[in-house]
Amino acid sequence: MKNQELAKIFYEIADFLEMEGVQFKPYAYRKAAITLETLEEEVEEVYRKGGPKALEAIPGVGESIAEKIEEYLKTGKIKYYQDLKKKTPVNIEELVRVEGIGPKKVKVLHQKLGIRNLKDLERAVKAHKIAPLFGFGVITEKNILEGIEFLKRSRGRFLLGEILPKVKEVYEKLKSLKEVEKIDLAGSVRRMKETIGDVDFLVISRNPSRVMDFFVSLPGVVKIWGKGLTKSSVRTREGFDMDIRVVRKKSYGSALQYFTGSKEHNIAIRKIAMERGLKLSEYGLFRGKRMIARKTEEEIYKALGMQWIPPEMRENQGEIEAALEGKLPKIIGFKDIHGDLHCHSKWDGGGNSIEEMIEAAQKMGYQYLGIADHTKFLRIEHGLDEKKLALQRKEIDKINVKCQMSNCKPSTRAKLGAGLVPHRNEVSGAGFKVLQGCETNILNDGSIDIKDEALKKLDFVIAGIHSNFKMEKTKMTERIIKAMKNQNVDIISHPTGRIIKRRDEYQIDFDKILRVAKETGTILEINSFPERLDLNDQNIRRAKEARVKMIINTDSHHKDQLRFIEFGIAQARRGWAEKEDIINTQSLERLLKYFK
DNA sequence: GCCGTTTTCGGCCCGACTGTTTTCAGTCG
Repeated sequence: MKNQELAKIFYEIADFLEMEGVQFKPYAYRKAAITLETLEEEVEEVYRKGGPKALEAIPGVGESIAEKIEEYLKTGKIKYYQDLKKKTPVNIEELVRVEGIGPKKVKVLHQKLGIRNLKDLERAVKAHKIAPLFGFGVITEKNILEGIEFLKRSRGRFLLGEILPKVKEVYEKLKSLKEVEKIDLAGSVRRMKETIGDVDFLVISRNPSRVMDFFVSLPGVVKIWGKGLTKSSVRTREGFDMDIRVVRKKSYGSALQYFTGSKEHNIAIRKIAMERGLKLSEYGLFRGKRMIARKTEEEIYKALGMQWIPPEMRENQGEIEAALEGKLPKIIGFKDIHGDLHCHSKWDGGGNSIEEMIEAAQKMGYQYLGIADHTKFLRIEHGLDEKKLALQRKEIDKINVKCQMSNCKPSTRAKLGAGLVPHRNEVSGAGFKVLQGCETNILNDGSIDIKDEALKKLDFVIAGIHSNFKMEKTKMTERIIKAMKNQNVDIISHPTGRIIKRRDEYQIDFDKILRVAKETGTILEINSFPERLDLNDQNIRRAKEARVKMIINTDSHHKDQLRFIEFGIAQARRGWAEKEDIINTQSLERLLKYFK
């Protein structure tokens, strides 16, 4: 997990340098941070194998940053970073999370008012000390207050995507312990909620004391809240808490059901048990003193007269009624997904070439991949213009010919069959296909920033809002509707624009958007990026009910981000989406029919 | 500070929007 720690430090260094008005360096540090964040290999491992030279081979890492990584691995500190913090002792990472506040404003706030953290800032805002400052004003003061309120609402919760890698690491370590007979994740992590309060592990063990010793001494544990034989609780360096519970084998199912939640789901389930003269607790399902079920979750749900409910659906949002009637939807799973249509390449400044993205997609077992680079409005993302799109078309056509040829060779196919495409391409010998799309920008008036003639030549077109998020509701709705009515626009990316914990959805009439999406056959995206997950679970259900088609995409800017699909799928499951609701569960031929 | 089918040095980090300093700096994607 050194990768994440270093990334965080480099992001902060970038902010500090920006505060000082340093040019270009912040960009370099951020670039390095992004690569480290998504690097598959542990940076420690890279260093162990090849020393500083190997570090420098990481894109975005040169001599100087490699030295800093080395210093951190050896000493756990980076002097350069500590000096920066000493010079301006502010919690910059916390402060810039407030919308409208950047490094420059932090500097002024610190110099003039001695503000060091969010608490100081809140106090100053409430005392109206901000507005009179040079460069600030009444509106800014109000915006800052709103920004703080928003942050507070989401405080104490972590992005699932942020903590899942660490959680999986701990899970594997516990699992490998010989004293651990069985282990499961419970709580909101098992339900794959987009944000997580704390992490719960459930374990069967004959030697709880040994398990607990191991748990509280895991690397990265900074505080032990409590340690006993049935429950222990710790805080990690990343700031979230982890609980572990050792339960008896015979009541494992009821314990797992109980600790998975949600609370609302459990209350409703217990009520049903009560109505039938039963009692459900973490120790089992009882009639009087007689135990009826407790070993597995399936057993318990069955004894209550209902289908087993996938954890993602356990929110008391109608799933219990459906399960009682035996009418739970068959929600989608990873094996249903055949491709990802929102991927960026080096053409727009993404991390990998089209070929590298394909290779990664094939490893995921996909049949097709859509390259959808940004278009010209987004200059900083090196957006492509009509000319570049035409050039890219040529490259993609060439790659497709190559793909077809290599896939026809028996040796290659045998190799693919041997493991790379494990569970689904058996349907046909059809080769892997790359589709050319693009992610265009919906301008203020709802028009698209690329000419229609150029769009027509693409396999599909994504359109999204990347500017002017604070439009008034009817205007914003009209803006998106106009884009959906464009004959070339197939998909609307991240339709509500929210960034979890940072930015609310933009103001739109979602029902109206759904109606027009249905009319025009426009597909709404479920963006898998951990901070987006947009559409969210609720909106996915609304879209499903409106019979609007959706697509689960990753928006990958790097090949390692293709695995974010896990989060998009989880969100779709939480939104009850079935195979027929999601178009990238279809074969290539059928997929193409959904496009205008 | 990084990088090279545009270069081992000189580019990179643009453009819209917002709010305020009323001519432009800071923020955001």
